[in-house]
Amino acid sequence: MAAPRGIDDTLIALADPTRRAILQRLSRGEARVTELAAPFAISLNAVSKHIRMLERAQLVRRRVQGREHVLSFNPKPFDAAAAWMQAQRHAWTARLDALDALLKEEDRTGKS
Amino acid sequence: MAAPRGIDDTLIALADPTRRAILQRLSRGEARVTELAAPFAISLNAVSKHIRMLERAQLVRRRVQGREHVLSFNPKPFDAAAAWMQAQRHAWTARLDALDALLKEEDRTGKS
DNA sequence: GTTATATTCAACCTTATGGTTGATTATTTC
DNA sequence: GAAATAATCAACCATAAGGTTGAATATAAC
Repeated sequence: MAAPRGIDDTLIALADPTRRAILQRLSRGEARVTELAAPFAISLNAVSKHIRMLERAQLVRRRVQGREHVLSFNPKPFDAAAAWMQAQRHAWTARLDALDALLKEEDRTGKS
Repeated sequence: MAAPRGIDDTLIALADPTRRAILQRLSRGEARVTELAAPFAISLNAVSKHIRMLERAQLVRRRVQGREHVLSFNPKPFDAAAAWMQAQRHAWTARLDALDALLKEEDRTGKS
C-alpha cells in the first residue's frame, strides 16, 4: 500500500504529453535522440531535456554508441506506478462504497 | 488508448506526497481544510494551495458550509488515470515481449 | 585534415511549484 | 458589537519546468 520509491519522478515524467509520446515510440523499439525528436515541433534541445527527465525517472535507458545515443524503454517504474494506482483505486473505492452504504443505512433506520 | 483528457493535471496532482496523503485522508470521509492540514508540518496556507491543485485536477470537491469548507474525494479522474496506465502497461509490455521474441528468433536462426 | 553529424552544455527567458508571512473576508460565538 | 475562528488573498522567495539560441564536444565521413 505504501507508494513505491521514486513514484514522484515517475508521475511527473508521465504528466507531459511529449514525454508520453516518446515512451510510446520507444515501446516500439530503441531509437536515437534525433529520431525521437523528429515528430515534434520543438527544438532538439527541448527533446534532449525531456529524455533526461525520463532517465531520471528510470523510464528510459541510454546506450552510447559512437556519436549516437540509443534510448530504450524500461517498463519497471511504469509498472510499479500502475500497480500502486490500481491498489489505491481498489482501497479507496471500497472505503467510499462503505461510507455510502453507512449513510444509506443511517437514512433507512432514521438516525440523524 | 488515447490518454484521458486532464491526465496531465491528474498525474501532477498525484506526484506529491502531501497531496497523496490528503487524498488518502479524504478516502476515509469528508474533512475541513484545518482538519486536513493538522497532520502536516507546513502552514495552513500551503495545504490550502495543495487542495486548490487537487480541485484543479477535479480529484477533490468543495462544499462551503458557513465559514467551513468541506472537502470530499472524487475518484473519477483517478480511476481514469489508473485505467489508462493499465491499458498502456499491457500494450507496451506486449510490444516489448514481441520485440524480445523477434530478437531471440533472429538469434536462433542465425540471422545477423 | 576538414567537414558534417549527433548530442550535450551553458545561458537565458517565462511560468509554475511549494513554501513563507501578513492582511483580508466571512462567519460564529460570547 | 467585540472577539475568536475558518479560510482565502496578496506579496514574496527559491527552485524547477519547458522552452529558446548559440557554443562546445565527440565521432564519422569524405
